[in-house]
Amino acid sequence: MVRWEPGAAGRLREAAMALYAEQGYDGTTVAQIADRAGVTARTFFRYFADKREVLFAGSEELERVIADAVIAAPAEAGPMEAVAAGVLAAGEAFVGRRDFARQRYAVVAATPELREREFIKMASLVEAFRAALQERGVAPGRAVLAAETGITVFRVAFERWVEGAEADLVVVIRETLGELSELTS
Amino acid sequence: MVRWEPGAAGRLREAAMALYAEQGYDGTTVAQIADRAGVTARTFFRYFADKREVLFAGSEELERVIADAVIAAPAEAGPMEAVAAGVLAAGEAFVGRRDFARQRYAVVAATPELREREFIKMASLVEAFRAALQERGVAPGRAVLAAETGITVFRVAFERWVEGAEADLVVVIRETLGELSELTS
DNA sequence: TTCGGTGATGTCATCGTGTGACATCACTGA
DNA sequence: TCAGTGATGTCACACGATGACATCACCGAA
Repeated sequence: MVRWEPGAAGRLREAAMALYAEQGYDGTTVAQIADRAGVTARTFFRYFADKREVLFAGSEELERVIADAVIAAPAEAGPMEAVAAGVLAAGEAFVGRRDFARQRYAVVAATPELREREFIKMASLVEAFRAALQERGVAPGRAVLAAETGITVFRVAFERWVEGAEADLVVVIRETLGELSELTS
Repeated sequence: MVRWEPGAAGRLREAAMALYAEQGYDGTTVAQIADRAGVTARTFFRYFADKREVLFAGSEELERVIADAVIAAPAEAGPMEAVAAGVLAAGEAFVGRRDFARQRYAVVAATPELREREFIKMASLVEAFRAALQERGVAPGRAVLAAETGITVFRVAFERWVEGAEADLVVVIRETLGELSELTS
């Protein structure tokens, strides 16, 4: 007889998503999430630093994707081309996951506390972006601006993708990049 | 004899800033802030929704400043000129307040929870920006992108100003705007 | 002057979040 | 067989946040 079912982290994630969607974030307690996952509240906090993090754990993966793409961009590419490469690579990570992204987006958008966490995760993406750009030799100040701009494009495109009809995030990102260069020219 | 000293909100703000700087945000309890301000913890929560908000209350003012400037921009100005007008107006609101801005920036930057709140305040600025741009007749999608870009410039410029030698935020904003148009051209 | 209303504050009780300390128990390898 | 390991449970507790109710200086009307 097993003492506990494996995969507690995954069960907690699913339970949290479901409960946040059903009852709202504020209306859900950690104890409820833990119950549904078949563990105690104490165990919840062993896997996730706080009640928000259960929806955001794993976002470091995206940092890696972006950094890799930026570094792998052709040597002759300018800063903005490298940024585009990073943003597009991030977009590719969401292929076939629009339904999931929509559900998650709805939950996050409905709760200021979750939006806050989302923003700080984006700041981590900016940092990964910036470091990768500097590794390419982009000057520090310029790298910050380029990284911030890249993530801004990603956020705008992501929102359009989730709310719009186009199924491919990469397409929306391309449109948004084009629109930005029009806007600032 | 007065039952209580007036200006509780201001005293709470000052006490919080001082304690967060001295002991860190996590190391400070609401009870300590309230004590120093000469009130009870319950009163703290009557003025501020939570322990973070005490550093951020009043940021609606900046929303107004931005919106007014965007709307007041010349009718013939394009979206990006209107954005520039908004960002520059926001910059002017900080004339002569660099020392204060630096201290506050240091406190916020040191604590993830406070950075989260800062980000969501920036999102409010984006929203104010967007609404003002749409009022000028900028198309919705374009307005979102322009507003996001404007606040990105503001954030980057603000950080450079706080960390750098240039005393005038407006100058730094002008530089940053120029750099952005170079970058995306 | 008196008296009822008002508003800022205090007091008390309570719930939820988050964490440290320690106990438990299946599993593993020597 | 047995000591160690790791995931979990149990317990206690501090702090954040909120609702309900009490208090009391002040102000205006009768």
